[in-house]
Amino acid sequence: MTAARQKPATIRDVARAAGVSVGTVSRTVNAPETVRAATLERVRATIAALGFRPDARAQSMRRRNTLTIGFIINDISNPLHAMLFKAAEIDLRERGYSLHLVNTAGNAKREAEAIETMQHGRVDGIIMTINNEQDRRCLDRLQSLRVPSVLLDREIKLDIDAVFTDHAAGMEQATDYLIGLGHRRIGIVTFGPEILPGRERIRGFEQAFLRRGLEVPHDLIRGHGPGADFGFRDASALLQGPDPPTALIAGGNQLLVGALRAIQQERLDIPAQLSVVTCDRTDLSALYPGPLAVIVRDLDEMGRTAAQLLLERIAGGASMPVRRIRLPTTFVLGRSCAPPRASVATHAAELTRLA
Amino acid sequence: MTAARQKPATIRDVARAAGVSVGTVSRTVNAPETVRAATLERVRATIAALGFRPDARAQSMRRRNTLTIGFIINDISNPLHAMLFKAAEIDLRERGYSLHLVNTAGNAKREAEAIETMQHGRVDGIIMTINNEQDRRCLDRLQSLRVPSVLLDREIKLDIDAVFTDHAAGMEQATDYLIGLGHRRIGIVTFGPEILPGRERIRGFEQAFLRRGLEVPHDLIRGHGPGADFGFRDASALLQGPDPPTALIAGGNQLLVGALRAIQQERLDIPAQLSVVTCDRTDLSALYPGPLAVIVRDLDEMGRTAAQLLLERIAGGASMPVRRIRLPTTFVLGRSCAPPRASVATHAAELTRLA
DNA sequence: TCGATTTATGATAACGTTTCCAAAGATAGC
DNA sequence: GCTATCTTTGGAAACGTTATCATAAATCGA
Repeated sequence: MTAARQKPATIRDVARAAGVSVGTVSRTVNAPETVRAATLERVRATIAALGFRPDARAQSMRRRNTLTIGFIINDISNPLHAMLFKAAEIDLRERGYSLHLVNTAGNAKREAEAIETMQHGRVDGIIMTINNEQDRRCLDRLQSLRVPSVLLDREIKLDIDAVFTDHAAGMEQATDYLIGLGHRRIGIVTFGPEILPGRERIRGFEQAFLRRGLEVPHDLIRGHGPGADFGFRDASALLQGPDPPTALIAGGNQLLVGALRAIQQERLDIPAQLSVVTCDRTDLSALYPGPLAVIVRDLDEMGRTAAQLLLERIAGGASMPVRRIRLPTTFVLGRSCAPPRASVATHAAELTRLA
Repeated sequence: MTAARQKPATIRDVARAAGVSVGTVSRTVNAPETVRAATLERVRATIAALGFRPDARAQSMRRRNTLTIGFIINDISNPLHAMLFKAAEIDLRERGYSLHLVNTAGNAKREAEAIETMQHGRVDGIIMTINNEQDRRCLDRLQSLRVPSVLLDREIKLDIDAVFTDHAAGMEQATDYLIGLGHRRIGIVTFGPEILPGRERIRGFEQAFLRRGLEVPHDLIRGHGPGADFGFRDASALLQGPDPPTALIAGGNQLLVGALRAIQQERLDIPAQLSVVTCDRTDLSALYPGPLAVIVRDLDEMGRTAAQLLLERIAGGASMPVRRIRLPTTFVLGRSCAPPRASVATHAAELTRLA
């Protein structure tokens, strides 16, 4: 850093030094089989000597691509989101792409800006999770999208490829399991209905009750944004309510953090006093206070699928039909679920009454 | 996606449609004060009508910059790393930059490749955490760096700006606290000595003993890479040893995950049977089994500082002196530390013997 | 060895901007 | 109304590549 950085050699410098035309240098790099062996060697030597590497800007300009993919995400410090990024990156790098990452913090303005900036010669495609599906700015940008794109876990009434999780089915399975254990007062804290995972999880939750002909405990459904604070507030409210739940589902890994804080505060023992189910594996769900029951999705596959869809779209062009891929979940039992005490009590009471 | 995307309007299209020269359109966008009001209005209307936006590639090529910063990191799904990214991104975006993210997984080849690819017209600067300081490929690339760069938490014998944490001081403080509680058998699992945080943490750990004139428990120091598995293996080994530690320091947040798994397996109660100190706040350290004592660093400040250094370097050029900024840590007491049982027992035994 | 073919190379025009310079237009002073 | 000055514009040359096309060189068959 003390020495002044000399400016990089251009293709013209190489051509001059090797005594060939720029075209030959270009071919040496991009189509060596069309260059005579002797020339090839000489030019390659010169390239090495001058430390020449083609300028990416000039290349993209001429080739009309950028070898860059935009990745727009809500919160990269959420390890689940990061997993998606990593999975997509591996596949995309293999094909020569680098990734541009924008962290929007769920902010509609930033989302709109990110889409906007990426439009004009910055990326060849976009993988994104848009949190403000109904925000005009975002929608407008999406509508006039000039770049192949894939939506992650979002469903927008526009012709955009998407890959998402079958949150509803996963949630229904978990809820049904709790019902099977005897729980009726089951609470859920999850995202708001304005984003797909929130909507779907609540739908799956309700479905489980309906299919069994039971009444849905509407008073125990809380759907406000992601974030640990929502989790804490909503879980606290539920646990302190007049008729508190005997089981709690945290539909979101940050919500789990808040929910566990609330459970800790109420000094409830898992699973003796409260059964807990969570979505997505995290360090916390694996360890506290022992593995929790969890609705697992394969984020690696999701990231890879998104990359795949995008690559196909880039290759196939706009005329290809829109694809929407739905990935399944698995329910993994931990040590956080048990039959409800209350139900045992009630059951005993009923028996007594009958006797 | 059903309709074919029409190709974007160029500055020439706008010029033709507005009946002016391309120069005037360019000035309308970049230096409106030099354009007559009437012309300005007409050109702006045309720009809006055609949906023109300058092509980023052509701009960068002409302006000789990219408004892009490269961010090379070990593991973006580590929330601490992600925090650095987010902090840096906020400051950089304000100045018009977007970020290119490469996740290297600590792989030397990928690190070298990432640095290499970013060299030629892809980014205006790089913020990076290089894990293979001594790998020739990486060093070579770093040595011939053509782009302003800042190292995060790494110290390389090259003239590169850097910002790092005073890991040694933080660790010394925490270790000293445990010693003060009466612990002598203190174990530590952290990174290897080949990366700065590993070296420094071990140094601080030893320092704490030395300053008190105590012998360093060398047999309880474990420094192998990051990653939960190392944490589990090393912590297990320590806890199952012939003379196990009464306190354990996890020097790395992923190491903590593994260490806690080991502690859970040994059925040790925190802090009754084992005191625990960890580095960096995470969801896990905050909740399990109650807040853990933690050596905290301000990652937000670190990310911001890196961005600041980089911006100054980009503006100031290579002739500016190299800066190395060291940030302090804070030790936050949780509920995971207590005097050692053994020491009480030993103490009692000694008293008995004396009597 | 000579034309017919194939292969390798050079010259040049893009790609879409910005920026310089000169020319044209507007404005002001008298 | 005319020159001198200041603004506003147009034209054209970069920026560093790739790709097309024509030409030059090498190869081949007879």
